Amino acid sequence: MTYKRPVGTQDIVPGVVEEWQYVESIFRAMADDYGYGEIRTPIFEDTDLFLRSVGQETDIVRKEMYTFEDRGGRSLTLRAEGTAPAVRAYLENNLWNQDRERVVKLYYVAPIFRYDRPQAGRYRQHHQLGLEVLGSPRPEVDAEIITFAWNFFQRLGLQGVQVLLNSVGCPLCTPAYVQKLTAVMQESLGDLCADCQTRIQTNPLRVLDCKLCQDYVARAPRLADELCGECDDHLVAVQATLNLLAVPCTLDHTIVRGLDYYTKTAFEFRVEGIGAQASIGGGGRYDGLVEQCGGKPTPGVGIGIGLERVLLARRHAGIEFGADQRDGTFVVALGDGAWNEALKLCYELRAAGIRSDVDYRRRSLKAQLRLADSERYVSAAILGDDEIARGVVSLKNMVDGEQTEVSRSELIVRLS
RNA sequence: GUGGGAGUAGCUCAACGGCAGAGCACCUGACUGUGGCUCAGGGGGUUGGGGGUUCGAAUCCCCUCUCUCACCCCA
Repeated sequence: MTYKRPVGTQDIVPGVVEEWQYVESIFRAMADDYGYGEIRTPIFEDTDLFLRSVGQETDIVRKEMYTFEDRGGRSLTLRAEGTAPAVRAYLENNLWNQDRERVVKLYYVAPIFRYDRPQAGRYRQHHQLGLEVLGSPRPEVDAEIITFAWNFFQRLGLQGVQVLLNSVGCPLCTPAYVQKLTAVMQESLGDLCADCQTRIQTNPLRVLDCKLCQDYVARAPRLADELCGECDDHLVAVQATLNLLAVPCTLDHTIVRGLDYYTKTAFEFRVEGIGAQASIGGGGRYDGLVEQCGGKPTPGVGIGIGLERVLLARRHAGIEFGADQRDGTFVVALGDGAWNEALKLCYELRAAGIRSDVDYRRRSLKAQLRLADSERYVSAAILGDDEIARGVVSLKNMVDGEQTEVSRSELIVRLS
Protein backbone atom coordinates (compact mmCIF):
# COMPACT_ATOMS: atom_id res chain seq x y z
CA MET A 1 0.00 0.00 0.00
CA THR A 2 1.90 2.99 -1.28
CA TYR A 3 -0.70 5.71 -0.88
CA LYS A 4 -3.11 6.34 1.94
CA ARG A 5 -5.94 8.78 2.15
CA PRO A 6 -5.08 12.08 3.85
CA VAL A 7 -5.54 12.30 7.60
CA GLY A 8 -9.11 12.89 8.68
CA THR A 9 -10.68 11.94 5.35
CA GLN A 10 -12.65 8.86 4.40
CA ASP A 11 -13.47 6.71 1.40
CA ILE A 12 -17.17 6.01 1.16
CA VAL A 13 -17.31 2.70 -0.65
CA PRO A 14 -20.14 0.56 -2.05
CA GLY A 15 -21.90 -1.04 0.89
CA VAL A 16 -21.71 2.10 3.02
CA VAL A 17 -22.43 4.77 0.42
CA GLU A 18 -26.04 3.57 0.16
CA GLU A 19 -26.93 4.89 3.59
CA TRP A 20 -25.33 8.23 2.74
CA GLN A 21 -27.45 8.36 -0.40
CA TYR A 22 -30.53 7.47 1.59
CA VAL A 23 -29.99 10.19 4.21
CA GLU A 24 -29.20 12.72 1.52
CA SER A 25 -32.30 11.77 -0.44
CA ILE A 26 -34.50 12.30 2.62
CA PHE A 27 -32.90 15.70 3.14
CA ARG A 28 -33.35 16.69 -0.49
CA ALA A 29 -36.94 15.53 -0.57
CA MET A 30 -37.75 17.44 2.61
CA ALA A 31 -35.97 20.57 1.41
CA ASP A 32 -38.10 20.41 -1.71
CA ASP A 33 -41.27 19.96 0.38
CA TYR A 34 -40.36 23.02 2.44
CA GLY A 35 -39.75 25.15 -0.65
CA TYR A 36 -35.96 25.28 -0.67
CA GLY A 37 -33.88 25.26 -3.85
CA GLU A 38 -30.49 23.65 -4.10
CA ILE A 39 -27.38 25.77 -4.43
CA ARG A 40 -23.96 24.43 -5.36
CA THR A 41 -21.02 26.70 -4.75
CA PRO A 42 -17.32 26.19 -5.43
CA ILE A 43 -15.35 23.98 -3.12
CA PHE A 44 -12.95 26.86 -2.50
CA GLU A 45 -13.45 30.58 -2.08
CA ASP A 46 -11.37 33.71 -1.59
CA THR A 47 -9.79 33.40 1.83
CA ASP A 48 -11.11 36.85 2.66
CA LEU A 49 -14.70 35.65 2.47
CA PHE A 50 -14.16 33.39 5.47
CA LEU A 51 -11.90 35.81 7.32
CA ARG A 52 -14.44 38.59 7.19
CA SER A 53 -17.59 36.58 7.79
CA VAL A 54 -16.60 33.88 10.25
CA GLY A 55 -14.40 36.22 12.25
CA GLN A 56 -10.66 36.69 12.72
CA GLU A 57 -10.67 35.48 16.30
CA THR A 58 -12.63 32.28 15.79
CA ASP A 59 -10.85 28.94 15.96
CA ILE A 60 -11.99 28.14 12.44
CA VAL A 61 -10.03 31.08 11.07
CA ARG A 62 -7.15 30.99 13.52
CA LYS A 63 -6.15 27.38 13.13
CA GLU A 64 -8.52 25.29 11.05
CA MET A 65 -8.61 26.63 7.50
CA TYR A 66 -7.16 24.84 4.51
CA THR A 67 -5.65 27.87 2.82
CA PHE A 68 -3.43 27.82 -0.24
CA GLU A 69 -2.13 30.14 -2.90
CA ASP A 70 -2.97 29.42 -6.50
CA ARG A 71 -0.61 30.00 -9.42
CA GLY A 72 -1.93 33.50 -9.80
CA GLY A 73 -0.94 34.40 -6.27
CA ARG A 74 -4.55 34.47 -4.98
CA SER A 75 -5.19 33.20 -1.48
CA LEU A 76 -7.95 30.58 -1.58
CA THR A 77 -9.50 28.47 1.17
CA LEU A 78 -11.37 25.17 0.96
CA ARG A 79 -14.95 25.65 2.13
CA ALA A 80 -14.60 25.99 5.89
CA GLU A 81 -18.27 26.64 6.45
CA GLY A 82 -21.45 26.67 4.43
CA THR A 83 -23.17 29.97 5.11
CA ALA A 84 -20.63 32.47 3.83
CA PRO A 85 -20.37 30.88 0.36
CA ALA A 86 -24.17 30.72 0.12
CA VAL A 87 -24.44 34.40 1.02
CA ARG A 88 -21.71 35.29 -1.47
CA ALA A 89 -23.52 33.37 -4.21
CA TYR A 90 -26.84 34.94 -3.22
CA LEU A 91 -25.35 38.39 -3.79
CA GLU A 92 -23.26 37.54 -6.83
CA ASN A 93 -26.22 35.98 -8.66
CA ASN A 94 -28.74 38.58 -7.55
CA LEU A 95 -30.99 35.90 -6.17
CA TRP A 96 -32.80 38.63 -4.27
CA ASN A 97 -33.85 40.00 -7.69
CA GLN A 98 -33.89 43.65 -6.62
CA ASP A 99 -36.51 42.88 -3.98
CA ARG A 100 -34.87 43.36 -0.64
CA GLU A 101 -37.73 41.67 1.18
CA ARG A 102 -37.79 38.66 -1.09
CA VAL A 103 -37.40 35.48 0.94
CA VAL A 104 -34.84 33.22 -0.70
CA LYS A 105 -34.60 29.67 0.62
CA LEU A 106 -31.53 27.64 -0.21
CA TYR A 107 -30.22 24.21 0.68
CA TYR A 108 -26.92 22.50 0.06
CA VAL A 109 -25.17 19.19 0.55
CA ALA A 110 -21.48 19.94 0.60
CA PRO A 111 -18.09 18.88 1.94
CA ILE A 112 -16.57 21.13 4.59
CA PHE A 113 -12.86 21.27 5.35
CA ARG A 114 -11.28 22.03 8.70
CA TYR A 115 -7.75 21.30 9.80
CA ASP A 116 -8.58 19.69 13.14
CA ARG A 117 -7.25 16.67 14.94
CA PRO A 118 -9.67 13.87 14.03
CA GLN A 119 -11.66 11.99 16.67
CA ALA A 120 -15.02 10.28 16.95
CA GLY A 121 -17.41 12.24 14.75
CA ARG A 122 -14.80 14.74 13.64
CA TYR A 123 -13.02 14.77 10.32
CA ARG A 124 -10.87 17.12 8.31
CA GLN A 125 -13.31 16.70 5.47
CA HIS A 126 -16.86 16.24 6.61
CA HIS A 127 -20.20 16.85 4.96
CA GLN A 128 -22.96 19.21 5.91
CA LEU A 129 -26.59 19.32 4.94
CA GLY A 130 -27.42 22.99 5.15
CA LEU A 131 -30.33 25.38 4.90
CA GLU A 132 -30.20 29.16 4.53
CA VAL A 133 -33.12 31.56 4.44
CA LEU A 134 -32.26 35.08 3.31
CA GLY A 135 -34.47 38.14 3.40
CA SER A 136 -36.76 37.51 6.34
CA PRO A 137 -36.42 38.85 9.88
CA ARG A 138 -39.42 36.83 11.05
CA PRO A 139 -39.06 34.47 14.01
CA GLU A 140 -41.28 31.96 12.20
CA VAL A 141 -38.41 31.44 9.80
CA ASP A 142 -35.99 30.60 12.61
CA ALA A 143 -38.62 28.17 13.82
CA GLU A 144 -39.02 26.71 10.34
CA ILE A 145 -35.36 25.81 10.13
CA ILE A 146 -35.33 24.29 13.58
CA THR A 147 -38.54 22.40 12.84
CA PHE A 148 -37.15 21.14 9.55
CA ALA A 149 -34.11 19.73 11.33
CA TRP A 150 -36.23 18.23 14.09
CA ASN A 151 -38.54 16.52 11.61
CA PHE A 152 -35.54 15.38 9.58
CA PHE A 153 -34.00 13.69 12.61
CA GLN A 154 -37.34 12.11 13.49
CA ARG A 155 -37.71 10.80 9.98
CA LEU A 156 -34.28 9.19 10.24
CA GLY A 157 -35.35 7.41 13.40
CA LEU A 158 -33.15 9.30 15.84
CA GLN A 159 -34.41 9.23 19.39
CA GLY A 160 -33.51 11.58 22.21
CA VAL A 161 -32.43 14.51 20.09
CA GLN A 162 -32.04 17.60 22.25
CA VAL A 163 -32.91 21.01 20.85
CA LEU A 164 -31.01 23.76 22.64
CA LEU A 165 -31.98 27.35 22.02
CA ASN A 166 -30.53 30.70 22.99
CA SER A 167 -30.20 34.25 21.77
CA VAL A 168 -26.91 36.05 21.37
CA GLY A 169 -28.63 39.42 20.96
CA CYS A 170 -27.89 42.08 18.41
CA PRO A 171 -25.51 45.05 18.05
CA LEU A 172 -27.91 47.05 20.20
CA CYS A 173 -27.89 44.81 23.26
CA THR A 174 -24.92 42.46 23.04
CA PRO A 175 -22.21 45.09 23.67
CA ALA A 176 -23.83 46.15 26.93
CA TYR A 177 -24.05 42.56 28.03
CA VAL A 178 -20.46 41.89 27.06
CA GLN A 179 -19.43 44.80 29.28
CA LYS A 180 -21.28 43.34 32.24
CA LEU A 181 -19.90 39.89 31.57
CA THR A 182 -16.36 41.15 31.21
CA ALA A 183 -16.65 43.12 34.44
CA VAL A 184 -17.81 40.06 36.38
CA MET A 185 -15.18 37.83 34.84
CA GLN A 186 -12.38 40.28 35.50
CA GLU A 187 -13.02 39.81 39.22
CA SER A 188 -11.93 36.20 39.03
CA LEU A 189 -9.67 36.55 36.03
CA GLY A 190 -6.82 34.65 37.64
CA ASP A 191 -9.04 31.64 38.27
CA LEU A 192 -10.27 31.31 34.70
CA CYS A 193 -8.64 28.81 32.38
CA ALA A 194 -5.82 30.07 30.21
CA ASP A 195 -8.01 30.15 27.11
CA CYS A 196 -10.71 32.17 28.80
CA GLN A 197 -8.22 34.70 30.08
CA THR A 198 -7.50 35.64 26.49
CA ARG A 199 -11.04 34.98 25.27
CA ILE A 200 -12.43 37.54 27.66
CA GLN A 201 -10.51 40.09 25.61
CA THR A 202 -10.82 38.73 22.11
CA ASN A 203 -14.22 37.02 22.06
CA PRO A 204 -15.94 37.43 25.44
CA LEU A 205 -19.11 35.49 24.62
CA ARG A 206 -17.10 32.34 24.05
CA VAL A 207 -16.37 32.22 27.76
CA LEU A 208 -19.97 31.18 28.24
CA ASP A 209 -19.59 27.78 26.63
CA CYS A 210 -16.22 26.96 28.21
CA LYS A 211 -16.55 23.65 30.02
CA LEU A 212 -13.86 24.51 32.56
CA CYS A 213 -15.17 27.84 33.66
CA GLN A 214 -18.86 27.10 34.19
CA ASP A 215 -18.62 27.89 37.92
CA TYR A 216 -17.70 31.46 37.09
CA VAL A 217 -20.12 31.69 34.20
CA ALA A 218 -22.92 30.83 36.62
CA ARG A 219 -22.17 34.00 38.59
CA ALA A 220 -22.42 36.20 35.55
CA PRO A 221 -25.70 37.63 34.29
CA ARG A 222 -27.43 35.59 31.62
CA LEU A 223 -27.45 36.92 28.12
CA ALA A 224 -31.08 35.99 27.56
CA ASP A 225 -32.02 38.18 30.54
CA GLU A 226 -30.21 41.21 29.15
CA LEU A 227 -31.65 41.32 25.64
CA CYS A 228 -33.16 44.44 24.18
CA GLY A 229 -36.92 44.47 23.64
CA GLU A 230 -36.75 43.42 20.00
CA CYS A 231 -34.37 40.51 20.64
CA ASP A 232 -36.38 39.36 23.59
CA ASP A 233 -39.63 39.45 21.60
CA HIS A 234 -37.90 37.52 18.86
CA LEU A 235 -36.70 34.79 21.18
CA VAL A 236 -40.12 34.45 22.76
CA ALA A 237 -41.75 34.26 19.34
CA VAL A 238 -39.36 31.55 18.16
CA GLN A 239 -40.17 29.52 21.26
CA ALA A 240 -43.90 30.08 20.78
CA THR A 241 -43.75 28.95 17.16
CA LEU A 242 -41.77 25.84 18.04
CA ASN A 243 -44.33 25.14 20.71
CA LEU A 244 -47.10 25.57 18.15
CA LEU A 245 -45.35 23.09 15.86
CA ALA A 246 -44.76 20.64 18.71
CA VAL A 247 -40.98 20.85 18.59
CA PRO A 248 -39.57 20.45 22.10
CA CYS A 249 -36.74 22.81 22.90
CA THR A 250 -34.78 23.95 25.93
CA LEU A 251 -33.34 27.37 26.58
CA ASP A 252 -29.61 26.96 27.15
CA HIS A 253 -27.64 30.03 28.16
CA THR A 254 -24.32 28.55 27.16
CA ILE A 255 -25.14 28.19 23.46
CA VAL A 256 -23.17 30.94 21.77
CA ARG A 257 -21.77 29.23 18.65
CA GLY A 258 -18.28 29.55 17.32
CA LEU A 259 -18.87 31.93 14.44
CA ASP A 260 -18.93 35.68 14.85
CA TYR A 261 -21.78 36.51 12.51
CA TYR A 262 -24.65 35.19 14.61
CA THR A 263 -27.28 37.57 15.96
CA LYS A 264 -30.39 36.80 17.98
CA THR A 265 -31.24 33.10 17.60
CA ALA A 266 -28.52 30.51 18.19
CA PHE A 267 -29.35 26.83 18.44
CA GLU A 268 -27.83 23.41 18.52
CA PHE A 269 -29.05 19.82 18.16
CA ARG A 270 -27.38 17.21 20.32
CA VAL A 271 -27.60 13.49 20.72
CA GLU A 272 -25.87 11.24 23.23
CA GLY A 273 -23.80 8.17 22.58
CA ILE A 274 -21.78 9.23 19.55
CA GLY A 275 -18.74 10.42 21.50
CA ALA A 276 -17.62 13.77 22.79
CA GLN A 277 -18.74 15.53 19.63
CA ALA A 278 -22.42 15.35 20.42
CA SER A 279 -23.64 18.17 18.23
CA ILE A 280 -25.35 16.85 15.11
CA GLY A 281 -26.48 20.23 13.87
CA GLY A 282 -26.28 23.87 14.71
CA GLY A 283 -26.95 27.34 13.40
CA GLY A 284 -28.64 30.61 13.99
CA ARG A 285 -29.63 33.98 12.67
CA TYR A 286 -27.13 36.28 10.97
CA ASP A 287 -28.83 39.58 10.32
CA GLY A 288 -25.61 41.47 9.66
CA LEU A 289 -23.77 39.04 7.44
CA VAL A 290 -25.15 39.97 4.03
CA GLU A 291 -24.34 43.62 4.55
CA GLN A 292 -20.91 42.65 5.82
CA CYS A 293 -20.38 40.73 2.61
CA GLY A 294 -21.15 43.82 0.57
CA GLY A 295 -24.91 43.52 0.10
CA LYS A 296 -27.80 45.67 1.24
CA PRO A 297 -28.87 45.01 4.83
CA THR A 298 -30.60 41.62 4.62
CA PRO A 299 -31.53 39.33 7.49
CA GLY A 300 -30.79 35.61 7.35
CA VAL A 301 -31.01 32.32 9.26
CA GLY A 302 -29.32 29.03 8.64
CA ILE A 303 -28.36 25.61 9.89
CA GLY A 304 -25.65 23.08 9.20
CA ILE A 305 -26.27 19.41 9.88
CA GLY A 306 -23.31 17.07 10.19
CA LEU A 307 -23.92 14.13 7.88
CA GLU A 308 -21.25 11.89 9.42
CA ARG A 309 -22.62 12.53 12.90
CA VAL A 310 -26.17 11.77 11.80
CA LEU A 311 -24.89 8.47 10.42
CA LEU A 312 -23.04 7.80 13.67
CA ALA A 313 -26.19 8.54 15.65
CA ARG A 314 -28.18 6.16 13.49
CA ARG A 315 -25.63 3.44 14.04
CA HIS A 316 -25.60 4.08 17.77
CA ALA A 317 -29.38 3.88 17.79
CA GLY A 318 -29.07 0.43 16.24
CA ILE A 319 -30.77 1.38 13.01
CA GLU A 320 -30.08 -1.28 10.41
CA PHE A 321 -29.72 -0.21 6.84
CA GLY A 322 -30.03 -2.01 3.53
CA ALA A 323 -30.50 -5.53 4.84
CA ASP A 324 -30.66 -7.98 1.97
CA GLN A 325 -32.54 -6.40 -0.82
CA ARG A 326 -32.18 -8.33 -4.01
CA ASP A 327 -32.88 -7.22 -7.56
CA GLY A 328 -31.80 -7.80 -11.13
CA THR A 329 -30.98 -10.82 -13.18
CA PHE A 330 -27.52 -12.30 -13.54
CA VAL A 331 -26.82 -13.99 -16.86
CA VAL A 332 -25.15 -17.38 -16.57
CA ALA A 333 -23.43 -18.93 -19.58
CA LEU A 334 -22.91 -22.65 -19.98
CA GLY A 335 -20.38 -23.90 -22.45
CA ASP A 336 -17.87 -22.01 -24.58
CA GLY A 337 -20.43 -21.20 -27.23
CA ALA A 338 -22.83 -19.48 -24.84
CA TRP A 339 -20.73 -16.52 -23.70
CA ASN A 340 -21.49 -14.24 -26.62
CA GLU A 341 -25.18 -14.99 -26.37
CA ALA A 342 -25.06 -14.36 -22.60
CA LEU A 343 -23.32 -11.05 -23.16
CA LYS A 344 -25.99 -9.96 -25.63
CA LEU A 345 -28.77 -10.94 -23.25
CA CYS A 346 -27.08 -9.06 -20.41
CA TYR A 347 -27.04 -5.85 -22.48
CA GLU A 348 -30.67 -6.37 -23.48
CA LEU A 349 -31.63 -6.55 -19.82
CA ARG A 350 -29.59 -3.47 -18.98
CA ALA A 351 -31.19 -1.55 -21.83
CA ALA A 352 -34.57 -2.49 -20.39
CA GLY A 353 -33.55 -1.01 -17.05
CA ILE A 354 -32.93 -4.34 -15.38
CA ARG A 355 -29.77 -4.63 -13.31
CA SER A 356 -27.62 -7.31 -14.91
CA ASP A 357 -24.10 -8.63 -15.18
CA VAL A 358 -22.11 -11.64 -16.37
CA ASP A 359 -19.06 -13.39 -14.97
CA TYR A 360 -16.21 -11.96 -17.00
CA ARG A 361 -13.92 -14.59 -15.55
CA ARG A 362 -15.90 -17.17 -17.56
CA ARG A 363 -15.94 -19.65 -14.73
CA SER A 364 -17.97 -22.71 -13.97
CA LEU A 365 -21.72 -22.77 -13.55
CA LYS A 366 -21.23 -23.18 -9.84
CA ALA A 367 -18.96 -20.16 -9.60
CA GLN A 368 -21.35 -18.07 -11.69
CA LEU A 369 -24.30 -18.90 -9.47
CA ARG A 370 -22.25 -18.17 -6.39
CA LEU A 371 -21.38 -14.76 -7.85
CA ALA A 372 -25.04 -14.10 -8.68
CA ASP A 373 -25.89 -14.91 -5.09
CA SER A 374 -23.17 -12.82 -3.45
CA GLU A 375 -23.96 -9.86 -5.71
CA ARG A 376 -27.56 -10.03 -4.52
CA TYR A 377 -29.31 -10.77 -7.79
CA VAL A 378 -32.88 -11.90 -7.41
CA SER A 379 -32.67 -14.29 -10.36
CA ALA A 380 -30.25 -15.92 -12.76
CA ALA A 381 -30.94 -16.41 -16.48
CA ILE A 382 -29.14 -19.56 -17.51
CA LEU A 383 -28.11 -19.90 -21.14
CA GLY A 384 -26.73 -23.23 -22.36
CA ASP A 385 -26.48 -24.65 -25.84
CA ASP A 386 -29.80 -26.31 -25.20
CA GLU A 387 -31.58 -23.07 -24.27
CA ILE A 388 -29.98 -21.15 -27.12
CA ALA A 389 -31.11 -23.72 -29.65
CA ARG A 390 -34.69 -23.50 -28.41
CA GLY A 391 -34.78 -19.71 -27.94
CA VAL A 392 -35.42 -19.88 -24.20
CA VAL A 393 -33.59 -19.24 -20.93
CA SER A 394 -33.79 -21.14 -17.69
CA LEU A 395 -34.80 -18.52 -15.17
CA LYS A 396 -33.73 -19.48 -11.68
CA ASN A 397 -35.10 -17.71 -8.65
CA MET A 398 -32.17 -17.09 -6.32
CA VAL A 399 -34.35 -16.86 -3.24
CA ASP A 400 -36.34 -20.10 -3.39
CA GLY A 401 -34.23 -21.88 -6.00
CA GLU A 402 -37.14 -22.60 -8.32
CA GLN A 403 -36.43 -22.66 -12.00
CA THR A 404 -38.68 -22.17 -15.00
CA GLU A 405 -38.15 -21.95 -18.71
CA VAL A 406 -39.04 -18.62 -20.29
CA SER A 407 -38.83 -17.77 -23.97
CA ARG A 408 -36.35 -15.04 -24.86
CA SER A 409 -39.14 -12.88 -26.26
CA GLU A 410 -41.07 -12.95 -23.01
CA LEU A 411 -38.13 -12.60 -20.68
CA ILE A 412 -37.96 -8.82 -20.43
CA VAL A 413 -41.70 -8.47 -19.93
CA ARG A 414 -41.54 -11.15 -17.29
CA LEU A 415 -38.72 -9.39 -15.43
CA SER A 416 -40.01 -5.83 -15.68
C1' G B 1 -1.35 22.24 18.87
C1' U B 2 -1.46 18.65 23.68
C1' G B 3 -2.25 13.77 26.01
C1' G B 4 -3.80 8.26 26.32
C1' G B 5 -4.54 3.54 23.53
C1' A B 6 -3.47 0.64 19.08
C1' G B 7 -0.97 -1.03 14.26
C1' U B 8 0.28 -9.04 12.45
C1' A B 9 -3.60 -12.30 5.86
C1' G B 10 -9.28 -8.88 2.64
C1' C B 11 -11.85 -8.69 8.01
C1' U B 12 -11.64 -9.99 13.52
C1' C B 13 -7.70 -11.42 16.34
C1' A B 14 -3.66 -15.09 18.48
C1' A B 15 1.56 -15.88 18.96
C1' C B 16 4.83 -11.55 23.73
C1' G B 17 12.95 -13.32 22.40
C1' G B 18 13.27 -19.26 19.13
C1' C B 19 9.90 -22.30 12.10
C1' A B 20 3.92 -16.17 11.65
C1' G B 21 -1.06 -18.95 13.12
C1' A B 22 -6.66 -19.44 13.74
C1' G B 23 -11.76 -18.13 12.60
C1' C B 24 -14.48 -15.68 8.89
C1' A B 25 -14.00 -14.25 3.74
C1' C B 26 -11.98 -15.71 -1.15
C1' C B 27 -10.68 -19.65 -4.94
C1' U B 28 -10.96 -24.97 -6.53
C1' G B 29 -13.08 -29.72 -5.96
C1' A B 30 -16.59 -33.54 -3.99
C1' C B 31 -21.56 -32.41 -7.55
C1' U B 32 -17.84 -32.76 -15.65
C1' G B 33 -25.93 -28.27 -16.43
C1' U B 34 -27.40 -25.61 -10.66
C1' G B 35 -25.73 -20.88 -5.55
C1' G B 36 -26.84 -21.11 0.01
C1' C B 37 -25.62 -26.32 4.03
C1' U B 38 -21.53 -29.91 4.71
C1' C B 39 -16.66 -31.86 3.81
C1' A B 40 -11.65 -31.73 1.51
C1' G B 41 -7.86 -28.91 -0.59
C1' G B 42 -5.63 -24.13 -2.12
C1' G B 43 -3.95 -19.05 -2.63
C1' G B 44 -2.68 -15.28 0.13
C1' G B 45 2.08 -11.55 4.97
C1' U B 46 8.20 -6.88 3.48
C1' U B 47 4.17 -8.42 11.30
C1' G B 48 2.83 0.18 9.12
C1' G B 49 8.03 2.21 7.85
C1' G B 50 13.23 3.16 9.40
C1' G B 51 17.15 2.37 12.80
C1' G B 52 19.23 -0.10 17.27
C1' U B 53 20.09 -4.34 21.00
C1' U B 54 20.71 -9.80 20.27
C1' C B 55 23.44 -15.89 17.89
C1' G B 56 18.19 -14.94 16.84
C1' A B 57 13.05 -9.54 17.01
C1' A B 58 6.05 -9.58 15.31
C1' U B 59 7.94 -9.66 20.48
C1' C B 60 12.83 -5.35 23.79
C1' C B 61 14.65 0.10 22.87
C1' C B 62 14.57 4.78 19.84
C1' C B 63 12.55 7.62 15.74
C1' U B 64 8.68 8.19 12.31
C1' C B 65 3.90 7.44 9.92
C1' U B 66 -1.08 6.02 10.38
C1' C B 67 -5.47 4.72 13.00
C1' U B 68 -8.25 5.56 17.40
C1' C B 69 -10.10 8.13 21.85
C1' A B 70 -9.96 12.60 24.61
C1' C B 71 -8.58 18.01 25.32
C1' C B 72 -9.29 22.50 22.38
C1' C B 73 -13.22 23.44 19.10
C1' C B 74 -16.99 22.24 15.94
C1' A B 75 -21.02 19.43 12.20
